[in-house]
Amino acid sequence: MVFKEAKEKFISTWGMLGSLWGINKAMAQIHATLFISPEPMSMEDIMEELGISRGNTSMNLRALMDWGIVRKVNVTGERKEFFTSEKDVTELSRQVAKERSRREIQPTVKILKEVSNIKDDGTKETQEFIKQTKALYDLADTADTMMNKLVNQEQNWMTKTLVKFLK
Amino acid sequence: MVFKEAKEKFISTWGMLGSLWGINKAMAQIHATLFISPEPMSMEDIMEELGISRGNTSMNLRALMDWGIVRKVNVTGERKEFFTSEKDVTELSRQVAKERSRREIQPTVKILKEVSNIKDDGTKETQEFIKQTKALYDLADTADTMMNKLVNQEQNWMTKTLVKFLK
DNA sequence: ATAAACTTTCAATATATATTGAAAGTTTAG
DNA sequence: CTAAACTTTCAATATATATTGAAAGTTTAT
Repeated sequence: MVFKEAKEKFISTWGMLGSLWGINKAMAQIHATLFISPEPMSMEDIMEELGISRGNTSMNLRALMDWGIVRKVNVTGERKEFFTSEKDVTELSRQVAKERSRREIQPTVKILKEVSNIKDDGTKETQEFIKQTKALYDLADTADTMMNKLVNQEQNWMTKTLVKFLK
Repeated sequence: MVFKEAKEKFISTWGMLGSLWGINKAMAQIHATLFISPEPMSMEDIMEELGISRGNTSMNLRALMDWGIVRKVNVTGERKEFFTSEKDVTELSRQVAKERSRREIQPTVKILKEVSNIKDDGTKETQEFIKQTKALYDLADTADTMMNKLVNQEQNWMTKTLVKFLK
């Protein structure tokens, strides 16, 4: 496999993967393109590279900036805007984990807490509902807390927790 | 909030969440319904509860069984099939993690490995491509390995790893 | 101030995905 | 064997989501 082929395969794979994770195809492909580009790219560059419209590019670049994984850079002597992506995979995964927690997990946890707090009227339906939604709440809340500790660069948290656990 | 209201909220939230995770709405809602039902349910029961068609119910029940989180049960004296979901949240999350690894992460890891192995022709585009896709490969592969260890009930793995790490 | 260079917005449209429902298929009871 | 009870399949259709492109908006240079 040669560069051009590998690049196309990478970009299209990343695009497919994105849609499995609530990120649309164009957004994921723009990210992939910037991620492997040694230089910042303009909107024109990206449109041309991926064969997508100006509007689409504009909207998805903004979404990527909202996710905190793409930013504008100034290129001296150029009027147009250039874009570059977070290049460090550790930082990238931190950012993605942080945003997913904020956008999806936390709102879910909140609703699970809310619905699991209904009054027990003694029927088996209500009792099962409370039991099961409480269990989900505990799971989601624990998972979210752990993820956030890891994400917030508290590199020692896991070590500390384990020392405590092993004592 | 009362039972009926809480139940609707839970089912619709679970449905929305599902679509963010590559599971369609009906599939997630059927799962939610079974997850909180104290008794196994028939296809009729589910169709009625969620107001969806027979075909939709049939296809999504099969998908849930493929995911290993719903199974058929026999109810004595009944001809039709009844369904029940995995009730234990730990087992549920194990199963989901296992399937996501198999369906999404492993195929991605394979492609990352493949594309990052192209020959270095010395251009800066190729060099950046190799560097970045290799970094993603390492990240994805490590994450997948860790997840699978946790998932395979190797409860001691983390402890062992950490003891080694702390020595 | 204004015109060129560039970016954003959003209604229209295209594309992808989910759902229906009726026909075909399967299983079971008698 | 066969008819009733039940389940699955899949072409047609509906719904949701993404994309376009041109008009409106913004910024910059002079």
